Amino acid sequence: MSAVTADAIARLLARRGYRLTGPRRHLLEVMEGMGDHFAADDVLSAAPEVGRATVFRTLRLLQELGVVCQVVLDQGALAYRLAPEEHHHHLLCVECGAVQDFSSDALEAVFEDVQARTGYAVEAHRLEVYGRCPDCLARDGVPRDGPAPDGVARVGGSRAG
Amino acid sequence: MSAVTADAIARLLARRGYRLTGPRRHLLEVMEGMGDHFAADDVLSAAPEVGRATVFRTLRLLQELGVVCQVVLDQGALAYRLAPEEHHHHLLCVECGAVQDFSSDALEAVFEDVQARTGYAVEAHRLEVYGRCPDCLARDGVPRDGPAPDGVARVGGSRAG
DNA sequence: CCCGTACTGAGCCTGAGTCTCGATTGGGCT
DNA sequence: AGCCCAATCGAGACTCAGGCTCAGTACGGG
Repeated sequence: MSAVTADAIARLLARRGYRLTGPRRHLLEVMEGMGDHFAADDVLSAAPEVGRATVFRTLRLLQELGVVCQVVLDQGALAYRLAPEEHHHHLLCVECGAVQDFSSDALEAVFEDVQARTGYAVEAHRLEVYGRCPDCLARDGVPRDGPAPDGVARVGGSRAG
Repeated sequence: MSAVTADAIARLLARRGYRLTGPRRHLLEVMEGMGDHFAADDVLSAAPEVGRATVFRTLRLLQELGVVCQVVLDQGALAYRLAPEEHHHHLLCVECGAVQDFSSDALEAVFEDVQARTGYAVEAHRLEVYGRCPDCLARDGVPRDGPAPDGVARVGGSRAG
């Protein structure tokens, strides 16, 4: 699951004057042992010997380094995920909660268009796609209109995105 | 700013068996009087005569109806915004915090691609784009490497999205 | 071996949002 | 015009995520 070895992370930290300490190493192991995404709370309870503040601090640090990334769940809650090296987006199954990555070159065109039309200098973005994974589709016998996440744009349609 | 009139909202509510009550009407006015986006807390303090629970309940209800939508700020915090009728995405200025909407047809192609490659049935999505608005760019004299939001993909690059 | 800096954990604090429950009200029906 | 009940309201306690402080610990270079 880990896209970055402990060694690489140690170097990443060192380059910025940080240290790869015991607690940090332990937290990384815990995160690798968790599923495709996890809440801060999951880490907290999976590593009770590490202090609360340390967990949050480490999570934030790893985020800065790009080792973990945030995932916006369908209801707007935040979760984390070990990040692959490359730039990517998230594809979430609204039924079983699975998360997987994907990337897309077509997105660049969208940003260029936006930039041209609005005059904004685009610097970053966040794209989360919600749907049903093949497994859930198979299990359910392909439903045509399941409950869609709230506050999130439906594909065909309406508002908000 | 409001894309939907009070009357239309009343009909929207009625159609689902809800009522357009005094507090709801008041909250809508307050929201229209606020900027391009607002936190739940802003509404709370701008409408002290309305109860806490009612504010949150109303916000949730309006979200269901599509009258307001969620905006994911660069750090992952949630804000709200009166939503235009059509499907849209958000463009946020990381400097002044301005939010504006945009839409893009090119995105559909991205979803089709994802669907074909992963087998997911895409149902919804969420796209937030972060950058600097023309005003801030002009004021700053076009800086080349400002602070970028955390935990969010940079355009050129690295990870997380 | 010493020292400074990075780091840690305990505990307290805040902010966001939820839940409960008795009181209130809107509005269709008569 | 008045009734009646479901929808709604507001106060306040509660939960949960996450941040902050601060005194103590642990590296790593000199």
